[in-house]
Amino acid sequence: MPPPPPISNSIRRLRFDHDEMTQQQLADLIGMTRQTVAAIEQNKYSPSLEAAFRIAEVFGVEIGDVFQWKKSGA
Amino acid sequence: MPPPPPISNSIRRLRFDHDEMTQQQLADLIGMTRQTVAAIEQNKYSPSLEAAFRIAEVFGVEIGDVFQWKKSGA
DNA sequence: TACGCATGTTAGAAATTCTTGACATAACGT
DNA sequence: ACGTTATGTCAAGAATTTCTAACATGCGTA
Repeated sequence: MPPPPPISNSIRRLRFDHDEMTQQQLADLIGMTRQTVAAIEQNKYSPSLEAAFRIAEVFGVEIGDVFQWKKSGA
Repeated sequence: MPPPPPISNSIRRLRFDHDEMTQQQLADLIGMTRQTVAAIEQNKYSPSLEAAFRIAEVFGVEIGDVFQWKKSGA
């Protein structure tokens, strides 16, 4: 199991705000599997940049509105 | 060799605009190797979301200002 | 109860990103 | 000519993301 990435996300809320879109529906829209959407949503790992672009597009927002990055250093 | 990703970037220009920062300097700032920076800059592959966040932060811009995504569909 | 649906979770394999280490070229200054 | 710096490139492998294929829970409802 890899350590959780230092990136959190707002996918669950965004799905909810978009007519309670299911993980499956989101997965279909971005060409991913339901399991991968679930894993990303729960921060098991962070998506590829391409996947991040597609997700942001589905919700009509910027990548920064979907994913929040906690910068580590000082 | 994987197919080139549908994402282009402005890293070269951003480096130039930031006092002609070298690939090595950028690599050091984001904790990557020079070869990886070169490969990303030339669109050999697109970076991870985490790497994209770090690169954007170095230049003080949004991810969308560094990477441009050509959406495929209709 | 039984069914369907949304979600969580796992294991293994496949695909992609990233590193290390090396060698090559061009440009520059001495 | 020589050394240094910046960049391009390659191969092999490590690390990470994604897929497939299951099985499990809880919820709503007929």
